[in-house]
Amino acid sequence: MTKYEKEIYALITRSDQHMTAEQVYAGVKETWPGVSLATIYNNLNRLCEAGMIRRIAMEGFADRYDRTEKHDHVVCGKCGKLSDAVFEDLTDALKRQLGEDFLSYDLKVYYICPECRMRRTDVVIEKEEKKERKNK
Amino acid sequence: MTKYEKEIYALITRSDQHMTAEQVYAGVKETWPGVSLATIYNNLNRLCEAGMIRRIAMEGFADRYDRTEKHDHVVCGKCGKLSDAVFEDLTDALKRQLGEDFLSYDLKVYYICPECRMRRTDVVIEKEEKKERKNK
DNA sequence: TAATAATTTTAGAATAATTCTAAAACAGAA
DNA sequence: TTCTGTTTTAGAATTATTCTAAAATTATTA
Repeated sequence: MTKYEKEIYALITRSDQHMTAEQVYAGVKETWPGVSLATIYNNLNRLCEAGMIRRIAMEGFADRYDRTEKHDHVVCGKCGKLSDAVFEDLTDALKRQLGEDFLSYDLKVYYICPECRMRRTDVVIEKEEKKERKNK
Repeated sequence: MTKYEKEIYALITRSDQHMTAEQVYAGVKETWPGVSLATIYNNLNRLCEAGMIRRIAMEGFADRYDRTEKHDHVVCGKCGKLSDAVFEDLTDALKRQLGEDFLSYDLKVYYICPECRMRRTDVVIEKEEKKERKNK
């Protein structure tokens, strides 16, 4: 394991955020200010291929990198925020239904996060106000 | 519903492929050769927002668009090929575990597709041969 | 129907994320 | 050492997608 692999792996597994390549870049720069962004991508790709970390693709956002330890995610359909969640393990059920072994599975539950749920009313009100203003 | 919305919606729901924006573009051009790619994106976005179609983000590939009718996916971890699959519905179980309602969920099972499973041996052999050649 | 407003389309520029390239630096083995 | 393979680097290139502002189209109102 190279020094960058070690550092990046540590960063990603330590933090329970889901870091983008840019965030990893920022993190690594604190220790090695001269590191290049291409190196970050190289290492992220190598770690993914080695199965040490896991890439999460999200519609409309840059890819995120996550520890591989089994867990699921909830995603806000409004703001896109991604959070960890642990649901019942589906491995056996899926294996049975698929009729064969598989590598892994990815379960995302889309919901409206608490913050957006709060904000929601405001947004509606704002829209109404806009309409009213126009109708005058 | 505008003519493009109608056409794009039909294209996506009719085909059981998971089309990229480019593929949709190619499809729409058969009927309206003059259509612009920006229009494809505008319409895809509008259809997604309206909940008529569903966007699938895949690591390393352009977004794909799919019908919303409930179904799951299996994804080849080697070649990335995405196919439909229907697993037992998780709505109730997830609702119970989450303790609240949610919008939808997305379940992807990663495996090695039959084609790649076949190819796999070849690849290994190729690699071995390469090594041998080098060692001479 | 004419006038106005709102929505959609368009071409191309702009942006963002990621990969590619080819040279230089580095690490390990013989 | 020397050789070989791997990693890093900077910047160019690529890809997917969004943005922009004007033109075209569609819907609404008077």
